[in-house]
This record gives sequence, structure tokens and C-alpha cells, in this order.
Amino acid sequence: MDLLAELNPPQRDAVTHPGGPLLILAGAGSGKTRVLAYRVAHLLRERGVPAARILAVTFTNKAAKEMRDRVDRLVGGGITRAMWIGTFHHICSRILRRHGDRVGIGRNFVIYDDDDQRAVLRRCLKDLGLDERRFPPGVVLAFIDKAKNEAVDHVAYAAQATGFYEEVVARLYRAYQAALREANALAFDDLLLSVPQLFREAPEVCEEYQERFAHVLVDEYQDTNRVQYLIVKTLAERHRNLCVVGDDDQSIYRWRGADVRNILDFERDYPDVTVIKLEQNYRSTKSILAAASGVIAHNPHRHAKVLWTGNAPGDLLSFYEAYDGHDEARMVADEIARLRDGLRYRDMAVLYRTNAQSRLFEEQFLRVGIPYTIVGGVRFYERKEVRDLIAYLRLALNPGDDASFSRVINVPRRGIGDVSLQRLEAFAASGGMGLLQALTRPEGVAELPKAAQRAATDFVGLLERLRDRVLRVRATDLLEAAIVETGYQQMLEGEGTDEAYGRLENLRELVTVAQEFEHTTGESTLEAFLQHLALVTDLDTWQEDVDRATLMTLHSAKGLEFAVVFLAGLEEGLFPHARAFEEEGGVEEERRLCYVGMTRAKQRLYLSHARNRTIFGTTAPAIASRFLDEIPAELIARQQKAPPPEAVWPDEDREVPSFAVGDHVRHATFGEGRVLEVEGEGVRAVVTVRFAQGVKRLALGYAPLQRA
DNA sequence: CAGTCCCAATTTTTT
DNA sequence: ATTGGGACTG
Repeated sequence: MDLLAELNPPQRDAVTHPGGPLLILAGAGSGKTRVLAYRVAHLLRERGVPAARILAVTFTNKAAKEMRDRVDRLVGGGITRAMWIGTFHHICSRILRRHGDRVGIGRNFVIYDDDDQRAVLRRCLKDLGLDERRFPPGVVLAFIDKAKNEAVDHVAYAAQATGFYEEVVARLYRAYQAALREANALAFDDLLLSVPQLFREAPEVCEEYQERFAHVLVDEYQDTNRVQYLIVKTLAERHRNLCVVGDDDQSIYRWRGADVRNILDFERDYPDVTVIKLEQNYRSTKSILAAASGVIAHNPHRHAKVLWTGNAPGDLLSFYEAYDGHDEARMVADEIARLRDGLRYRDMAVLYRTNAQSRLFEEQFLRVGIPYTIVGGVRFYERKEVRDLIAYLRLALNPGDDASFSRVINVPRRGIGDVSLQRLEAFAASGGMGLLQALTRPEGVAELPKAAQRAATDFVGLLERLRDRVLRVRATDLLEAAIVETGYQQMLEGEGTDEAYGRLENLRELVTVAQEFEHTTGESTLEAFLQHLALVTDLDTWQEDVDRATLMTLHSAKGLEFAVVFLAGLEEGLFPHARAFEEEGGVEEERRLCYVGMTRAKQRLYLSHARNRTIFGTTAPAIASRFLDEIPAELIARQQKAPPPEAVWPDEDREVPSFAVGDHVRHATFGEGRVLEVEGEGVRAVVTVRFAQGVKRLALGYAPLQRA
């Protein structure tokens, strides 16, 4: 197959560029993913670059997987197995597993997520005798993360800290890093920060990687932060074959430390750079592209770039001014149900600014019966039971993991409560031990009740039994064993509630995830699986092939496309978000986010806002987003106004008859029937009724149902 | 020590 | 509006 036949001239130039620094400015929908995959294929096939000598960095695991699949399809033979493709975090984690010992990071290090980090920091606050109210863990962590993203370690931070608050943060930063080191744990951002450290302290390791990676490719370069910039720069230094792809108009992660300057200043960093612009959009209709361009044109300081498309003009954009959030969601649900004639659910997505907005859509989708998936929000891996089980396994693998220890020592309840735990902590600290280690000598803990001592011995035994199998047994088997042996299953079965069984289901799901992981990667060790878990996201497990409508935030939608997109909640304060007003450049970033959202749509774009928005349980009038005004008016189909509220949503205070199972009822259309099931209460109740013509589930808020 | 109740904070966005 | 954490009680 001729790789180049399907490419336009600039795409072709990008793919065949011989070497040296290459900046590809790729507008939305200009086929950049394709160009990257083709370029890798070209390097492998035409230029004979060994797969093992190519490094490709993507923004999400999903993108990594797609690139791998795509290149394999182009070149064949699973050639990408030897290639390094992954997110920055993945790549760095891999490097640290191999060479982390050079900077004092043990091979079995665990990766701490937000929750774990918070727990560690709280511990530090306590140890330093600081008040959590004055120094909320979340706020302090934000300071620390920000520093880490800017490649500032605790030493450098202490040196530049000014003012009382920052000096306290500096002390906390130091204690925090020490605690992490003690537990052989890395905070998420440490994965990145530790690599430049490693490269500094072990130059021969650095050189090894520099020599190895003949070609370095980076996707979504506009969203790299300072550390990532440093890593890329270092890795590509030897061969200078650095190809970065990005779009400054789609930089939406500044809050995470992303620095658009990385892309804007690329030409300054590499004066001999070749710049290629991809300006033809293959994704959207002319209307959609023009509307998005109209919005983004309001931003200053952009790389000059004019997107165009040869696609059809398409429909005008729809705009709906809803009465409130419920009404907005109702419109979307009804519209999706209507569009279902001709389109699949999976071709449609609802995008919103904040996760909290998802619930309204969920309600309405349930009402209309639209299958959906929500990406983000309460993530599977953040569910309590899942985290608990993982904590057991992490602790088995890494006995020094105090955060995991504290998490599970009393789950299920073992009679070792806060008081005992505090005494244990004191004992551990006095002996310089980890908590689990301290627990092996329960007699050393002051005033530990007899029952607690016995529980301690049992717990230590349990962990030893798990630990004993860690290296011998597959992760899946170990998980199954842990569910039972920890007593977790018994505890949940004992509760007997639907919720408890749901949690048990989630644990089984985790076993399935491990099975799939083993199946796709061939890795069966617990260590590999835990690392995988720490780095996967909701988006990565998002199933495109299932026919469901997608609900997600605008941020999650980056890099995706849908035939139909609903962009909801276009209100001042929500989108652009109120927080954006406080920061210099905040509104510009929101505008880019809007641009990203709009350009996800291929055929149809729906915009909506609510006149009344409920936040924190209080409803306030909302003003249409400025972004709506920035779209050329002639591209928007005249708005439909919301009907009066009574017609669209049942009044929450309305009197609704209540029914019990077995009641005889009458429905205007279905006649008489008998109630089989009642879920919820009041206007929100859903009753299942057997009528002569069949069983129906009805929402009491809508259904004209009376006592017979 | 565990269960219950009450209050506060949450809602920006995520690898 | 929901949820988690902290205080209080049994």
C-alpha cells in the first residue's frame, strides 16, 4: 500500500520530513492523528528505523492505543510492540521502573493518586503540628503540584519561597516528599519530576535513552507543561529528530501546568525547525467550522492559521434557550430520540463544562430510554470498594505503603479504630517503622486492647498470606482471593443491601479488568496490573463500539469526534466558568475550550443554555454565554424558546398519589392495571404496572395514573 | 469502638 | 442537593 496516496500535500510533507526538528501546527480535524501514525509507519517502513528506537508520546492512553493499532495496520506484524508509545506518565513510569533505583526509588514503587496524596499530607500536617483549617490539604497540594509541574522540587521551592505561607508550604513539601519516599510511593506528578532528576544524577542513564530514541514524536504539544518540555528536550537532544504536533487554539490544560509557550516558542528553541501547517479540516461542515472559527477569532496571540474545509455547508447550528437545566436536558434527550432515526446513539455526544451537569442529562435519558455512558465523574477506580481492594494488594506488594495500610486496617471492621491507630502511629514513628511493620509487634503498642491485639495478628497474617503469593500468582487470582480472604465479600453480603451487592459487582468487575489486562498485554503480574490501574482513566475504558450516547466534559472530549454534538450550559459563570474571570487569560482558555467542543461535531451542532440554573441547590437566573454572541448570527437557526415551565417538568411540589405494590390503578391510555413495583417517591417515583396490554414502567411525575 | 446525626463544603477542567 | 467528615452518644 502506498502510504502517501491518501494524504494532502502538507500532510505528505509532514510524514516524509527527513529529520531534524519538525513543528506541525494541526488545526482541529486536520488529520493530525493520521499524520502521526503515517509518519511513524513511514519511519519504520521507508527509512528502516527500528521500532525500538521510536518514542511516541500521546495525551491519553486511548490515543496511545489508537496509534499503536493504526501503525500496526499500516505496517503489519505487530511491529509496534517494541515501540515506546504512551502518555508522559506511562513513559516516565517505565523509565523509573528500570532506573529509579539510581534516585532512590524502589522497583516496586506505588503511585499515589489524589486521595492517597491527601492522606499523606494530612499526616504531615499533624506531624508538624499545623492546623488543617489554616492549611487545607487540598490547597497545599495545589501549591505542591503547581511547583512540580514547573519542575520545582522541594529544595528549589524552599529556596524561592517568600512569605509565611509559602515557607510553611515549603516545610510541608519537604515532609511530604520524605513521607512518600518512606512509603516507597510516588505522587502522580513525581512520575514526571523524577525523570529529569534521574537524568541529572545518572548521566549515563540519560545518555542511554538519548542514544536509543532516534525519533521522538509528541502529540498535543500545546498541552505539555514545563517538566514534560524538559523531558522531551533532553530525550531528543542527541538525534534532534523531534516532531511535535499541536494546535495552540486547543490548549486547555493551563490549570494543570500546561504552557502554551512550549508550542508558541518552539521556533525559538529550534531555529532550524521546519514548520508545517495543516489547515484543511476534514471533519466538520462549513457551518460548524465557520462558527467555531468565529469564536476563536476573539482570542489574541494566536499562531496565524486559517482553517478551511471542502465539506458541505451542512445545517445551521441549532440553539435552544431552555427554561432551566431540566428543560435543557429534556430537549437534548428528545432530540437524541428523534435523531435516532438515521443515526446511532454512539454518533451523539453531550458536552458540558462541569461533571455536575451530567446528572440532569442522566435523568432525562432514563426517562426517554436512551442508552448512555458517562465518561468521568465518579470513576470506577475511585469507588471506595475498588480502592480498598487495591490498597490491600498494594500493601501486599509494598509493606511500607502506610497510606494503604491506614485505608484498610479497619475495613472490614476489626476493632482497630482511630485510637488504636494513633497509638500504632506513635509506636511506628518512635521505632522508625512502617505501620504494618509496627503491627507485627502489637505488644509494643501502648494500651492496645486484647481484642485489637488479636485482630492485629490476624491482619498481619492475612497480609503475609497475600504477600506470599504476590510473586507466584497471577493478578486475577490474587484479586479473587483477596475479595474473600480480606473478609470484604462477607462484609458486603452481610449488609445485604442492593448497594452492597453493587459494590461486590464492582469488585468482580475489577477482576474482569485484570483478566482483560492480562489478555491484551500478556502481563499477569500484580505489579504490572497495579501500575496500569494507577494510570488508566475513565476515557481509556470508554467503549466506542457500544451503541450508546456519550456524556462527558469538554476536556474529556479533546481529540474525539461525533456526528452530532450538544454543547450545553452556555451561560456566563458556567461556561465561561466563573473561576476563569479571576485569572489572567482565563476567559481565553475557556474560549479555546469552547472551540474544542464545537469542532468535535461533524454534521450537527446544538447549542443550549438555561435561563435559570441551579447550583448548590439554589436557583439563579443565568445570562447567555458571551461565546454565543461570538458566533456569526447567520450561522444559527433561530432559537426556539422554552415553553412555560409547567409543561416541561412536573412541579416538584405537585401532589402525586402514592402507590404501593398490589394497588389497582387506572391510566388514561392503558386502562386498569396492578402495581408490581415502586421505586422512589413523590413526583420522582417510578412505578411498574401490569396492564392488560403488558407491563409498563411509568414516571409518576408525568404519567396520568390514578387509583382505580 | 461503632453508629448516628449534623454541618460544611462542594462544582471547573484530569494525566 | 448531595456527600463526606467530624462530633457526640451508647
